[in-house]
Order: sequence, then C-alpha cells, then structure tokens
Amino acid sequence: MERIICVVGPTASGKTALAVELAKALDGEVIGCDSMQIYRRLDIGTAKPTAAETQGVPHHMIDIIEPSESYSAARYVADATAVAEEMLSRGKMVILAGGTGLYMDAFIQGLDFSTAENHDIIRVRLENLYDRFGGERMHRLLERLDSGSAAKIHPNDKKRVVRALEIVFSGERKSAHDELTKQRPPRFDALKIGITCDDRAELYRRIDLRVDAMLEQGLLDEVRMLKGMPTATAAQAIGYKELMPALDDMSLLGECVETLKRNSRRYAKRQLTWLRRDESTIWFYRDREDFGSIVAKATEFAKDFLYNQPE
RNA sequence: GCCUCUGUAGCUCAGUUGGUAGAGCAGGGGACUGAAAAUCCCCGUGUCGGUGGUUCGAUUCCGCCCGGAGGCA
Repeated sequence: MERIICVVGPTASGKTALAVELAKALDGEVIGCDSMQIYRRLDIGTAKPTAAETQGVPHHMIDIIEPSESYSAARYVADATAVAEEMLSRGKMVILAGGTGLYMDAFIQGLDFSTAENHDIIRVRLENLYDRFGGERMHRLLERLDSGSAAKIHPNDKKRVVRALEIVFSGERKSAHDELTKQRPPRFDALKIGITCDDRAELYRRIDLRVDAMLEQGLLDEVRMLKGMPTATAAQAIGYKELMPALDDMSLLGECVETLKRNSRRYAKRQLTWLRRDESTIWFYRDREDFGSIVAKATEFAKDFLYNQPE
C-alpha cells in the first residue's frame, strides 16, 4: 500500500507552511484537501497558498473549478486519487494538506460513497416533503425503509434524513453500504501530522488576526465579485457569506466582521472535533514549540514512517 | 459634599411578596460515508460587590463601607 503524509489542523494553524516544508524535505508535492480552495478566484477568503508561500512546490487540487459549479466529496476522491497516482508514478511523495476532514478521510479510505448519485429531482422533492411534513414524520418514514440509518440520524438533521431517503429511493440502503465500506481496507497508508495551538484562546487570536489581514488584502473586492455570479457550494464559504450585507450598507461592516470571526472560530472547533477522532495523529503545538522545531520533528516522523517501517 | 440610580454566570440583563437563582449572547463537548467553511445534537453553581444587623433562615429588608452612572452644588 502506498504511503502518504497528511497535514491536518484547524484553520489558521499553519498547515500550508508545514506542508511546503515537508514537501521540500521529502521530494514531494502537495495535494490540497480543502472544499473551498478548489474554487478559482476565491483566493483571499479561503487563505489559498500564494506563490511566495508555495516556494515553487507544486500544489494540486486547488483552482480546479469555477465558483458557479458544485462539487462533492465523491468527486474529490476520484480527482485527487488520479492526481496522487500520477505523482507516485513520477516518484514524488504525496503530501495531502487541508482542513476538510470528510474529503481527507474519504480519500484515504478510497470511499465510493453510495452508488446512488445525487438525484436533484428526487432530492428537491424530498426536501419539499421535509418542509411540509416536518422532520419527525420524514424520520419515521426512514425508520420504516432503513432503520439502521434512522437510528443514527437526528430528525432535525434535514440534510442527512433527505440523503438517506434519496439512497433508499435508488434501491439501496445507506446503513448497509456504510457497513460494507467500513470493512474494506483503506486506499492509502497515511501518517497524519497535526498542527494546532494547545491554548484555544491563542488559536482564536490567530484566527481574528488573520481575518483582519484578509480584509486589508482586499477580501471585500472578492466578495463583491462573488456576489455578481451564480454560485452553488461556494456561497457557503466562510468569509463571503458574512460580508455580503456590508456590500450594500457599509455601516454594517463592523458587525459583519465580528460574525465572520465567530464563524471562523466555530469552524475551527468543529475541525478539532473531527480530527480528535483519529487517535493516531501526531500533534504539534505552535504555542509550545517554535515552527522550525516542529518542522524538524515532523520531518523525522515522516521519514521514519516512509522509509523505516516494516510492511 | 449632598441626592438619585446601580453592582447577580466571561458579557448584557431578569428574578426571588425573605426559603442560596435563570435567559440571551459568548463559550465548551459530541456526531459526521456524494452540499462538509455544510448540517445537526447535548451542556448554565455563580463568595447574587464587601461587611455588620434583623430573622429559624438574607442574594432579597436595614446600617455602614467599597466600585460604577447621573443630578444638585
């Protein structure tokens, strides 16, 4: 099984810089794992790595589609796996770096999700039914058709109730599919290296500072650009949706910026919840150790994992 | 200096006709298999400013002290 290195961590922790250093030390290239950096033109708000930051190290899976297009975890697995295989065939190490936990774990596992593709018509109908009859009744329906999934999904979780029903209507059961895929071996043998702050308040301070920096770099112009075009997934991006109201009324800017910072903090918290689940992750703390030292140690762990571990 | 108002959870405040207190926000924990920067679930003990008194019992009533806001001088 091919071995790869993954750099994980909450937003504003310094994943990009660490990934670049690892790539340089290991003769690797970086594959971005970020559901928003895949969009072209969303540069400042997604903290997309700049030319100065990448230092010439190739970055893949960034800037691959327009903000008007929608994307999915399933597409990510397909696209990123193709990139990874091509890189490995050229003898380059794969450094996967990003904050989208679902994309990353799906990539490592090689998940095919379900054979049920997004079926817009069925989905819209199910959503309408959900709005009309409420979560309780839809959940009871799911209970009858796929009790395994119903047991794991809360009636209020509209997205998941609808998706599970959508799969049922394509002739499959989500719970059965999940069980099956869990038993399959992963596609890659991955070492996860995590970077964060030991003190939560310190992480939040970094997030606030980064938001201020984004505004100075012209985030509002990017928001204005995005507002003028049809969007799907990209409209959910933190940094854009919060600032939209300020475009029409600049007196709201202060309030919008506060909301943006708060949403970024909550996002970081959710990321940490996701990441803590994988206990094999090796963590480094920016507020306990200087960056150079983290790079040196992380490189050691990576080399040991890549070259010295028995099969 | 005098008068009035005020001091309760990190913040803004509610409340107890005297039986040691609760909302919003902030925050914390968790879930997550084709929208995931999304979606969803759970979590509220704090010398009720300090100190003396009245009382079986005070955060609640009274006195004094300390801190804030306003008014009169």
